[in-house]
Amino acid sequence: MAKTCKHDHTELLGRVKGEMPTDELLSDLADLYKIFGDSTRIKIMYSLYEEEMCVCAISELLGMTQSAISHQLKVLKDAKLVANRREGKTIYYRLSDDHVKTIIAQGFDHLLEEQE
Amino acid sequence: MAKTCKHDHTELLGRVKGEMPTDELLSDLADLYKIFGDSTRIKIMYSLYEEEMCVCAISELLGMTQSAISHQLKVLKDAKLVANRREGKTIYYRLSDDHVKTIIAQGFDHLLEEQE
DNA sequence: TAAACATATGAACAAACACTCATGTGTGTT
DNA sequence: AACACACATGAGTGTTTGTTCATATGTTTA
Repeated sequence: MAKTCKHDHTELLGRVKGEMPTDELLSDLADLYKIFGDSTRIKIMYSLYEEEMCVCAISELLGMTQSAISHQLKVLKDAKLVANRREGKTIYYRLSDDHVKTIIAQGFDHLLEEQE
Repeated sequence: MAKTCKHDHTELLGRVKGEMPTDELLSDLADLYKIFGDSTRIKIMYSLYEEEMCVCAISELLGMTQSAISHQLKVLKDAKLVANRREGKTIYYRLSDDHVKTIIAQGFDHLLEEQE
């Protein structure tokens, strides 16, 4: 995109560009947060905060179809935010990482502090 | 949604429900992360990480139209993630909160740790 | 006051996305 | 082997969303 104003930003842009991570890393970051940016997925992750659960338990807890939950679990698993194990016919999901908890907690901090 | 399986989850669901925040709070959390879930907005926030910038500087830095940047700045401002001040014809934006930095940093931690 | 400049904003459009429905896969039971 | 159960998955659909284009708003300068 060409310049859209008459300002001279060369100095500023040089400085800021030096500090910026690559486009790819910033896109990966956006993709990560995109996954947290859906209430169904947030609820699923929060459900697994303390203990593992099977798919039907999650769908019963959230009042949503098993299919909808499975689709979202796939998204979460592809992003390696949850992991699962099979026990007979049942598949149990769990958070794959303590980072997930940290990220959720961080978001809550921001929300709660804002309310004052 | 009715039960979709034959398991008895009453005990588990009772426990987990007790720990879950309200739907509204979880939706707010998702909405917050949704804003971080776009690479343009992430880049804007990262641009403002160290110092304030005017709209045209951001659009030049990111190689995007002024209009696109302005639209995203509005989203960020509505969410109170950035603030601005006017100086003549120019409007300077800045991060409104150190939480933004913390959240971005947290995400990077997760990404970088994952790569090993 | 008219023109130039920096930014904001509404409408339109294409792409991304979350859910539903139907069906497929893998496991245990009879 | 046939069936039931728990879950996964592909296609289809309505909604959300990010960008563009045209234009409006607010500020400075001539």
